[in-house]
Amino acid sequence: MRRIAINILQKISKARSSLSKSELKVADVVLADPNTTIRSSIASLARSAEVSEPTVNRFCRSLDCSGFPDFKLRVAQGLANGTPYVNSNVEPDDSVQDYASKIFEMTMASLDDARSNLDYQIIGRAVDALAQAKKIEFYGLGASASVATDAQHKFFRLNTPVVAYTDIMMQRMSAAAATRGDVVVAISYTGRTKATIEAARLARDAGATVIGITTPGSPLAEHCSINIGVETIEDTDVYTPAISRLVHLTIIDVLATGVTLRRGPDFLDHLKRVKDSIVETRTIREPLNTSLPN
Amino acid sequence: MRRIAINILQKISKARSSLSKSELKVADVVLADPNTTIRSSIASLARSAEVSEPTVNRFCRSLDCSGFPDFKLRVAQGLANGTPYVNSNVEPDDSVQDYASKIFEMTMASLDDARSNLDYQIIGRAVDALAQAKKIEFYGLGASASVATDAQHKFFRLNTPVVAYTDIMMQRMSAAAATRGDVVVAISYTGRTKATIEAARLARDAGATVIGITTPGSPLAEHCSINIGVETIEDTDVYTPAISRLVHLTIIDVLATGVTLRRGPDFLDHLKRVKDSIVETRTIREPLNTSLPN
DNA sequence: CGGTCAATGTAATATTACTAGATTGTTAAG
DNA sequence: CTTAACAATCTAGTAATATTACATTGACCG
Repeated sequence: MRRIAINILQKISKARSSLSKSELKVADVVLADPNTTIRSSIASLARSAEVSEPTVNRFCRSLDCSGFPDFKLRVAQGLANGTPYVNSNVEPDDSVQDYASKIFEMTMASLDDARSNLDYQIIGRAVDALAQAKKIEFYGLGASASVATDAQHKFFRLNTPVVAYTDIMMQRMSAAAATRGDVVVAISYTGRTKATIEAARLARDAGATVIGITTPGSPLAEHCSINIGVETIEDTDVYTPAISRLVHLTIIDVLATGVTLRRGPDFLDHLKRVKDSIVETRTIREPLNTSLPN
Repeated sequence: MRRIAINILQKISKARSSLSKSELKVADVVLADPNTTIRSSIASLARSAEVSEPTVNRFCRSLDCSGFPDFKLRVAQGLANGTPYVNSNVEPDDSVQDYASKIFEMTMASLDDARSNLDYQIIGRAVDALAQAKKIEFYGLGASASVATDAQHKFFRLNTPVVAYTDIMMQRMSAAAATRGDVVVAISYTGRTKATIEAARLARDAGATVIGITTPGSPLAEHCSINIGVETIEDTDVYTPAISRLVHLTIIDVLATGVTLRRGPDFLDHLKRVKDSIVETRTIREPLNTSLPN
């Protein structure tokens, strides 16, 4: 289990107790409006906090910054994702705005974290396998069931037989019947769901290539030919939702895109036809594949 | 249709053609190593680019920055999300690393965009309705089917009867049979899928509260009692996957969290029981609800 | 060939951040 | 209640950095 990188604003609020009276004034001004802070000079920040300039400077140093400009830079980076939520856990008395922002922020942080820890070589191998598959199957249970369903929907366009199984029996039956050239993608948050592990083992024994999207080092990961590891970020508290499935979905997007690219430019015609086929289900006929927005 | 905020580094590379010879030198130095740029003074950047300081300053101004410090700030923000992908569309000859990073980045950008455009008051009303519902139903077709399924899974823990319907017939039948106090959540990317609109209308006529998660101003939005608007970011190119479903899922997380908070602290016991119930399906028994990681 | 304008550089100035030393406030011993 | 000792904070001066105004260069066109 890993922690995601902490934001300087979180650091400030954690450090609050160890700050002196004047430094606290600075901290509060910064936390109250970081967006203004990053555009002010040390002089104007000192004025807002009603302290002297050197105090502001000392405050920055106490946060391991080399000085005020460095501090501004770090705040700016912490702010990049938009509003700064200092305490990112959802608290019982949060307002709608509070918890909504926190959830969005945690989701973005998880994606960022996953992105920087992905093994692209493994992704490449997974794409290779999927691109050559005779048949693709996605297995997922519980929260991962909807990920599997979504994957089916995405891969459907790729002109390879694809199906998602979200119940144990179908997974086992299909896994046992797999043959060389088939690819099974087993999706699990923990990697410890017995049924999924068992299905992966069966599929592999039957000769299929098994791609895992799960926690590295987990039992499921060990039964896969290729495992796309996604470190689980801890369930820090009761209210914060499990976010890993969004990371899984994004990985599905990456895989589907990878396979599409392998298909080459001629394949775009096929994609266009699939897309056009649903136009009839809409209320107002939309322009067919105009690439320019209006 | 809106565009998501553009990264300054993308802006630089787009502006390259309209830059003068010396400004181009600056642009190249910045793009080559933005991480160094944000920590340098205007003097050292000028030296690296072999131009004079005012040229650097003019370069910054031509990018709508108020000056060099402002420019550094923006680069820092653009960099905060990780690797600076100058062109965020997936291109046919992208490497795995390239398209994977781009997809993650676009996903994060969409979430950020959605977050800053959410109407929290409407979210609050939706949470109110859901918290008081006698029964909750999620409707989704196509790509939104898996969102509906996921929502069912999340709301299941909340002790209110909940179900997801992902086929037209069941949606219609259930919608027609709805009564006052029931809440129907209709999920659609475009808001123009006839079947979903029709189901929403039926449910509303039958007295249910209909919450939409769809494009504002769309036909579906108009048939909803409450619509949580999610602006669609255009499908900029063929290879880039449709990302809106991730935004929808995150909104589901927000709604579920909101309802949980309404239930109050006593409800946590219930959540614990639901969570513990799945322990038996795992290979290795995990510690029951230890909140401290090891 | 000379005038005009855009691009760039030089040098002076303004702004901003940092440092050293002075001052104030706070604590605890006498 | 006083005062030594120390920490916290400020004042004022200095260094670093960015910006401006103006000068120079070079390219283009009559």
